[in-house]
Amino acid sequence: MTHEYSKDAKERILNAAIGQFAENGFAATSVRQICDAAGVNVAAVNYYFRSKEQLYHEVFRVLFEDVSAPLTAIPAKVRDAGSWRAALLEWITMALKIVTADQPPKSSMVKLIAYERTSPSSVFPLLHENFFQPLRDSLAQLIRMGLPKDVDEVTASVWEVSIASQVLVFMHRSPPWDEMLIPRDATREDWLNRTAHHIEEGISSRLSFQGGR
Amino acid sequence: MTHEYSKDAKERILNAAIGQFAENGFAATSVRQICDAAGVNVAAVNYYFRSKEQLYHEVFRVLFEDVSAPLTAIPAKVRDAGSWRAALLEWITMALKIVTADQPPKSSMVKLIAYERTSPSSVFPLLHENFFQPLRDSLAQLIRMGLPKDVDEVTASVWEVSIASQVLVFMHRSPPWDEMLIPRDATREDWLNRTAHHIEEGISSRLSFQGGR
DNA sequence: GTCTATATGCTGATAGAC
DNA sequence: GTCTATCAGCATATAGAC
Repeated sequence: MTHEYSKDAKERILNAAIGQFAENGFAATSVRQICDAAGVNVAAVNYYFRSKEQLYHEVFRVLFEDVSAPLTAIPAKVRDAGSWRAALLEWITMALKIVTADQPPKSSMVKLIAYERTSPSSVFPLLHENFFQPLRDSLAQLIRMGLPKDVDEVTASVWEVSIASQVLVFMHRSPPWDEMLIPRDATREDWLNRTAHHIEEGISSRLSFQGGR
Repeated sequence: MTHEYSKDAKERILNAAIGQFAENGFAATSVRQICDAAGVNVAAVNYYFRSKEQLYHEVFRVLFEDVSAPLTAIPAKVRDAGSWRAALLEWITMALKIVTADQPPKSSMVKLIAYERTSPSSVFPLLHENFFQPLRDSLAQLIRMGLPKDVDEVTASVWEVSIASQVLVFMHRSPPWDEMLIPRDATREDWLNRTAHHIEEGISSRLSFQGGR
């Protein structure tokens, strides 16, 4: 059935596009390159997605469905000082796992975010709404629980950015970075646990649970 | 004198290239664009620099001369616990100032590093030697002074990356980022001081001076 | 040293045969 | 739906006039 076959072609293009865009960025990826990787004709991208740019948007639309859900669910779990610290550690660990994912499509997603971080394009609003904003909001909620009620916005922001930065640094994972960021003689799992605990201690050594907001 | 005039043209091209590469990255910047901005003929880039890529290399060679010198000089100043904390704060403040520079050519340099961070090119070794390595080495020296003598490499690495990440996050300063990273209602100077102190406290609240290495 | 004109190749996109 | 052939545009780079 031709209908089945075409759906397959569309999906093959989308998957190939995720890989190619992630590897080289939007500008440095050609339509021909994507079509070769997908095993379809050069005209197929424009037939199915109207343009290279719309395909790029579709890539983001697909990749960012529900990616932030596990993080945004965490603040509601906090009941007391103990669960607050556990929630902090859970948030950091989960965020680190997302950012250091080494299996597609998650690993491709992270590379795409890294490209948009240096040169934001027209997909940035989508990225902001589905990734950065939920990530930051959920972190902000957690941090606020350890800050005095009447704390100023600047202080809160400094805390949020400080923690987020320690997670986001691991988005840059091209070969030279992996060696600089993750010690050679550590197993991936051990490294991740120690990093998560280090970040969490940076918070709880200076803040303590003050109650919900 | 023709000699004087040509030297001027070469320098105008170099300055224009710094600005254009910083604004759009290597791939998205055309030779024509650079020549227009420099007010020279399209053939001038190839005449003076052999190729677009060699011009790009020259840009980095010029920009990174001595950029890390002020940071690498800091560890030698440490004598005791008090001067150690002061040195930490000085290192962080200076690194933050470099990274948040808003006047060319320093601000252009930071944008170029950001591009190379997401897609390392053939200039990366130069960048590593003149920027990342000295930055990290000087930070490592300072951190080691607060860690036990027999500390393992992984722990030391986690500390270094943690601090470096809190500085490097501010490299991303396209319009959407400035708003997210630096609170609207803070003056630049106040914000920088508070951020520097926050990062420094993250260290000295958990480590204390153990003596030189 | 500076210019014009041009070579060569790749890009995204489309028209029209099948 | 899928293909080939082709378009117009822009890229880097260079040869050769001045």
